[in-house]
Amino acid sequence: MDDMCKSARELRADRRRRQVLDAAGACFREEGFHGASMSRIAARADMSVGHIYRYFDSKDAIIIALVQRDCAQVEASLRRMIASAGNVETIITRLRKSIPWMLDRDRAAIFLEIHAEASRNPKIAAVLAELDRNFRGLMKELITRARRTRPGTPDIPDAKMELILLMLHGIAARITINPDIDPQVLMEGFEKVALSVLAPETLCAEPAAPRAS
Amino acid sequence: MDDMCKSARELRADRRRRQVLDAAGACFREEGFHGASMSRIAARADMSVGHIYRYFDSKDAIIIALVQRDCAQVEASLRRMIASAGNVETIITRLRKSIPWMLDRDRAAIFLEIHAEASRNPKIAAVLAELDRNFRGLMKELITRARRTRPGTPDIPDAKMELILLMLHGIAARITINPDIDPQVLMEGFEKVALSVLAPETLCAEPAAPRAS
Amino acid sequence: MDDMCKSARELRADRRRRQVLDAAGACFREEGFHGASMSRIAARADMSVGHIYRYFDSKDAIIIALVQRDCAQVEASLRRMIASAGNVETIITRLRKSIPWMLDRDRAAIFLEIHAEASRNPKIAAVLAELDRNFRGLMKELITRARRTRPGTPDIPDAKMELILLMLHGIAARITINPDIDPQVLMEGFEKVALSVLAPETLCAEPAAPRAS
Amino acid sequence: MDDMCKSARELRADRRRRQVLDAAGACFREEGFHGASMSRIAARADMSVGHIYRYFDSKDAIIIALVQRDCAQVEASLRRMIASAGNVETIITRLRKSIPWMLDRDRAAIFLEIHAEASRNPKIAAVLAELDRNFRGLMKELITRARRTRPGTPDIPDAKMELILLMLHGIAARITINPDIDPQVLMEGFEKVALSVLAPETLCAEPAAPRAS
DNA sequence: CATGAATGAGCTTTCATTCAT
DNA sequence: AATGAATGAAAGCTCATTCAT
Repeated sequence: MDDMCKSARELRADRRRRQVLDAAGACFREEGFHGASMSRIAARADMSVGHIYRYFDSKDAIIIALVQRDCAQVEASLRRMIASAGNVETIITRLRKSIPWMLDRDRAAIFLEIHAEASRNPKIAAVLAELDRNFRGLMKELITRARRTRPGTPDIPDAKMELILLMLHGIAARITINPDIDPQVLMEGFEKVALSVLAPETLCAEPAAPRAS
Repeated sequence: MDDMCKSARELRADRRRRQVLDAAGACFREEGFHGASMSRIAARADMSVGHIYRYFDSKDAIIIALVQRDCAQVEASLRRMIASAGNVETIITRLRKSIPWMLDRDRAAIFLEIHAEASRNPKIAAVLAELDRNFRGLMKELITRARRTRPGTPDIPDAKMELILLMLHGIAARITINPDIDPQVLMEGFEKVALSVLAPETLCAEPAAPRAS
Repeated sequence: MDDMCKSARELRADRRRRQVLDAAGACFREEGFHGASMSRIAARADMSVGHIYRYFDSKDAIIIALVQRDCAQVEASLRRMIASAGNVETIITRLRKSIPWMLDRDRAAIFLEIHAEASRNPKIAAVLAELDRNFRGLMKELITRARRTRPGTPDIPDAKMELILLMLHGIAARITINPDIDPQVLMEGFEKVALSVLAPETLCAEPAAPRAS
Repeated sequence: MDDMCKSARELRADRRRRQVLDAAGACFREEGFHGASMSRIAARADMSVGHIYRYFDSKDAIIIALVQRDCAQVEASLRRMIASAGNVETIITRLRKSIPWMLDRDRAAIFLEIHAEASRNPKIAAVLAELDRNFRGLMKELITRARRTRPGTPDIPDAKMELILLMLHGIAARITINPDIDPQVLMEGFEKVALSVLAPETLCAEPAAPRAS
């Protein structure tokens, strides 16, 4: 967006930062935050150790930046998803698509790593909390929009939104222990919960039947 | 149970092991598996570093023993729960009780730490996988029993059981990010899913209404 | 010898000491002085670690005692050998017998270990030096005796005796590197040197021929 | 030789490696392989502990590199010795020169340490075995050359060559115990054996007389 | 901009030794 | 006489971080 007003030097620096974050991401996935060493990250980023410190103050700063980038990506895709979706059903169908994304074991590993770290590192917890807030905000926005097309749609309390996040995030722990998990069953279960949260009135009218194949 | 036939020395050794595991648990919670150091664990256990190695072969062995102990406790409470429960509804009510247990932030922290570690350490993954198997076994036992009191209760595929685990385990990630989570809403959502998994026929007959208050 | 005036307790203590030294010898052979640990020695001696310290002040004391015992055994067998030997040729034949003894790789290993240690530990060096002195003394005694049966036998300077020790001790290093060493060739070479040292006049008369088979 | 095409960095690294090996050599001599600690080696090399690990993978690797370097030096001097020597007598005279070299107590100490270690560490044993092979190879080369100047010189079996090595290596053990050893006597004895091994026909003709003074 | 040599604190682990029982 | 629980110093090794080039 504001890449336009960036000088060549800044763009180069951005590329460097990306390089580091990519390498760090790969290392963290394989060895965890503490198992990964700066020298291994540097090697993977085709950079010298010392040079990394031009772009990041510390190893911790890399972790935080990585989490921020991941969150930004998730948020962006969420925003896109919602922007193009007209009604609740479409949203749910799309949210369902994030289930296979979460079922990737590498992703699950780093998800767990990040959340474990968040329980100790308040900065990371803050980044994740913001992502949460944004998720809820976007959802509210969606509901407001849906209300215009279908008046009578009720407000959805934050607490109920938790159920959706709960099911998505639970996947990370589950896939780590049981790689033979059945995505289909997961999706159906998720859909039922999502529907009852986002469109409780629909649930009663048409009892979950036709969509869940 | 067989503590009776143990010599005083063995009891003392057991106490020592427990001491180490307790201290390690506390340290791991605060600093993570890799952040915690043997010397800090030793200090917390009121023991010398070297002495810990009389009871555990390595730091890794401590982690594994700790996970095993936790799993054994979970399994025992599960077993008690099921032993005393006559029908599906009671079971679900009791499973619901484990939600507040999981909502403890310290517990959640170590849960995430363990699962993050499991994605790299196959031994830990194996311990957790066994707990999973046991959980499913106990659930099957319950259903069999319920079938006698209410003929026609269908078999529950493992894949569906995943939904219950998913919701319980998801809590660990959620409470870490959002401490203000509403337990009540969580319980209701969990109950709905649990019912639809364990007693699908009930769900249709009486539409989730009276219990979820 | 003076075992007779020892009480039952003293005999028991002697047995204990022997037990420790045997175990220590085995451990040292396999792992070296520094590689062997007191607890492993204790296990091998069917004793508790602490109890070993009733009989030996320290690990170092065990090493020294072991070296002393080995030296005493060597000396005793040397004394026996010489006592029963009438003339120089018989002595040489018997000395030759110690070559296969030295060719045992375990023995060589501990021999090297001891001598390496002696270069740092003066106490061990002293024990070995005494063995040396005794060896030379016994040899002198022999020559004196031989002179009576064959007048004209010259005195053998200490310096020349070194050559015999040199060849015996060199074996330890050689067998360690080349296990395929030919004992026969060794013995012949040794005999030639030994003869030229102990009975130089013989060497000229009968040119090494008949004995070397 | 190929030092010319080395960059300044490589030369610096070489110097560093040498520094470490020199320091390690000194420490090993004084305290033995296992008595010497990395931190003491580092201090002696004017380096930090961690930095040593840039150049050597482990303490064991240092030991091996040190042994290799020593062996290479020995081999080089051997090669030089043989290259410039025309006949067997000259060779023997030169081999004799290595006796005072071996009579250095520090050298003897490390020689024993290395051989003691070799009996447990196959990698070190392999390095020493190679040196042995090279020694024999060079000797064979010499004999072949000598045969041209003096036809009829017979082949020398490896087994006989052992006698020469035996006497040289035996020195290490001897000088450790008896520092007052007489080099002159040693040399004469060595010469006699060497002659009988390398030039048996000479031995008979001129009875060892003129050279051994 | 970029390197990687250099540091030293801190890690897990082992050990000889002591001492209450 | 005998045990082995307990200690704590020191081992080998790795790491995040700095800085001269």
